[in-house]
Order: sequence, then C-alpha cells, then structure tokens
Amino acid sequence: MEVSAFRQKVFNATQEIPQGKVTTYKLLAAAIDCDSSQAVGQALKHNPFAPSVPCHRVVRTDLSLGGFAGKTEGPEIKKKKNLLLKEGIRFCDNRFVDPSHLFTFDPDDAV
DNA sequence: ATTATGACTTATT
DNA sequence: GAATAAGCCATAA
Repeated sequence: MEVSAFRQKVFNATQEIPQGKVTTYKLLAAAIDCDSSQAVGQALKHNPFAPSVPCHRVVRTDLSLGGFAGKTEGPEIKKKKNLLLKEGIRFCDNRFVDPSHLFTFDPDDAV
C-alpha cells in the first residue's frame, strides 16, 4: 500500500518525538504542512509503521490522551497510558498534569 | 466529482 | 464544566 506524502510527513515527525515527551496533533500538523489536526489523527490511525511510530506519544491539544488503536476509549487507551508512564511521562487518568513533556518541533525537523 | 467519516479544535449553549 | 454545533483537512466509498 502506497503512502501519501502527507502521511509520510506525519509518520516522520512522529518518529522525531523523543522518548519521555509528547506532542499534540495540532503541533504535529503545524510542524508538517496543514493546520488541520484531524487529518494528522487520521494518518496516525492508519499507522502502517506500527511500533516504529510512537503514535502513543501524540496527544490532543487539551493534553488528553486522545485515542489509540483506532478507538477513543477501551483497554487500548489503558495500554497507551501505561506506555507513557513507562516513558516517564506523568498524567492523571486521561489528562497530563505536567505540560513540560510537551515536545515542540524545530524548524529543521519540518522538511 | 460528491458524500460521508474521523485517534481533532474551537466556539456556543 | 459538560454537551452540542460548526469548521478544517485527508481518506474511503
């Protein structure tokens, strides 16, 4: 299956996210090309690069976990929380308590 | 080409 | 603060 350039950018940027940090769909969208986070979320949900792309490090602008494994809630979300906790990120239930984990893309990372 | 959907965001109620 | 509506961009049918 071919991947569109847009998705390539999304996956690339997602891989750029350092461990122990998270980014938001909006920042990701802004870092690549479009201002639409929705399209970014769509690209991540396809996730052809599965574990190679730390999609669990991508969260909503509200610092909430958002979704995972194609679902907005369920045991998959629990897994996402667990992964983030292992990364050293702290949050309360579905919401981050420390925005310091928010990673912002640098100009060199965006094409 | 047009309609419908979505791991979203913002505004309004 | 929670729920609803409208808006934005990309993909699928």
